[in-house]
Amino acid sequence: MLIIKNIIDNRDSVIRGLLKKHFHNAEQIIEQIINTDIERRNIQKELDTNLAAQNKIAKQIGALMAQGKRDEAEVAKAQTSQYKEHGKLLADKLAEYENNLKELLWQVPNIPHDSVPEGRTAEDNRVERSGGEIPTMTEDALPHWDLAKRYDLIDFELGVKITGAGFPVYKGKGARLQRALINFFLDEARNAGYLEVEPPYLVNADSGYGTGQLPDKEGQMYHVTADDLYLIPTAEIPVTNIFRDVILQEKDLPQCLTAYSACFRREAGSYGKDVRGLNRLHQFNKVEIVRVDTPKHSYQSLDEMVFYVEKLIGKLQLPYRILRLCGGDISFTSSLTFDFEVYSAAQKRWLEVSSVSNFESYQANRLKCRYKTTEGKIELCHTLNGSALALPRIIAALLENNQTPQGIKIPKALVPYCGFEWID
RNA sequence: GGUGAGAUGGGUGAGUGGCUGAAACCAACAGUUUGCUAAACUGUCGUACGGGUAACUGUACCGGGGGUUCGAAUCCCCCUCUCACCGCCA
Repeated sequence: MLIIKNIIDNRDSVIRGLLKKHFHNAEQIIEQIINTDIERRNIQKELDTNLAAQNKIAKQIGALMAQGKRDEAEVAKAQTSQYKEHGKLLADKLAEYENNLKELLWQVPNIPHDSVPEGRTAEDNRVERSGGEIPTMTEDALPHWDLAKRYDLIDFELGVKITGAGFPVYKGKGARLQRALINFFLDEARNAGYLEVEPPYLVNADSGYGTGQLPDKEGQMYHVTADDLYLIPTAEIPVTNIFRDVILQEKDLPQCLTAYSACFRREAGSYGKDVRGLNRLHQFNKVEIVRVDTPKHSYQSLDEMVFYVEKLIGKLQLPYRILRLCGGDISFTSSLTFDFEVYSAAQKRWLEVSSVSNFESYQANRLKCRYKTTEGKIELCHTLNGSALALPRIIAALLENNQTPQGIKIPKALVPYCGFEWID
């Protein structure tokens, strides 16, 4: 969430930022937050004074008792009841205002970075740059779901029997390709300086709030009600929450982590060609990269992550483009996001395979992820993450773009990981 | 799942009602000494929210929540977690 002090100090630019994100009633809710905070401070002042008085009397009683002046102590005791009653009232009121403030702050999304383009929908995202070559396909080029069937790589119907739609079963070279990609991505990340971690796939509510999936996207996560845990929709949650309630040293930043995980998404409300084949699944594999950095350095970190993902896609020889998301399309918690799309030649459409974001201090403020500067001051960190990469759409594009009459050609970089050059 | 023991600052760990926001030690940081390293010595060393230009100062926090009391790390209740043993088990 936003830092209350920043809202007060930069009221107008905050409102402008929220409007760019198409957040309704921006001015109204910011007013409400500022007023609630003023009230909160007044109540706290009054309560602190009240408690200080109580503490003083309690100390006097202790001293009197020690001197054996019981009668005087009794007189002092009688004084306290008025303070206590009023104090209780104030404490309740303070808790109420703090709660109100917290709930208001939770509703407010992150402020977009200045470089985020104006716009409402995905149409308004700006293409930063693109790379790779879009292959020319023959008319009979098959979409990946047909290729998966022809070469017996993925069984969608079997997944339906075992679980339901969106839970495919990978088989043979399909399964091996998947495992190869995971290892390839993890090795690449490690070579780029990311520490590999293997996180839990279920997280508690605190973690969900920490990174902002709760309460905003509650309906998108599978909730294990018996134990009140959530299946992770991305490794971002467990990995970023490593830094919840942590104070790092400035010299230890940036922290760079990578993790493979299965990801689970309910995807309620999706339908049509978007969900065909591997395009949108309830369970899929992803390798994530996460960074925690200083505010001063976080945008350089973001650039490094974008550059890293770009190189990674390049090694797979897939045509791609990088989008700078517009105000209306950027996520609730993000300040600046670059989406990566690869071109899937038989479907003739761009598929999102990565999203790289700087959350600035928005997550860190919820997480209480801070660092001690070399001068000894404590500041909020900036958190960043990106997919590197999400597997299913990569597989879709690999299958479609590399199909030949002889079979599907595996890109060079992957051959050592797969152990085969062709799917035929 | 059962039984028992625990949960205190970066770490170890003292503390059973007022002198404890918290001993001591270790680590860390700064300094003195030193040809260098080491050692020794001195000092600093939790977080949050308030007030104050500042020096400074108020309040809260000893796993979480509630209670008793003028006063709680300390007593009571509930919860969570950790450890040990048993049971079950990849």
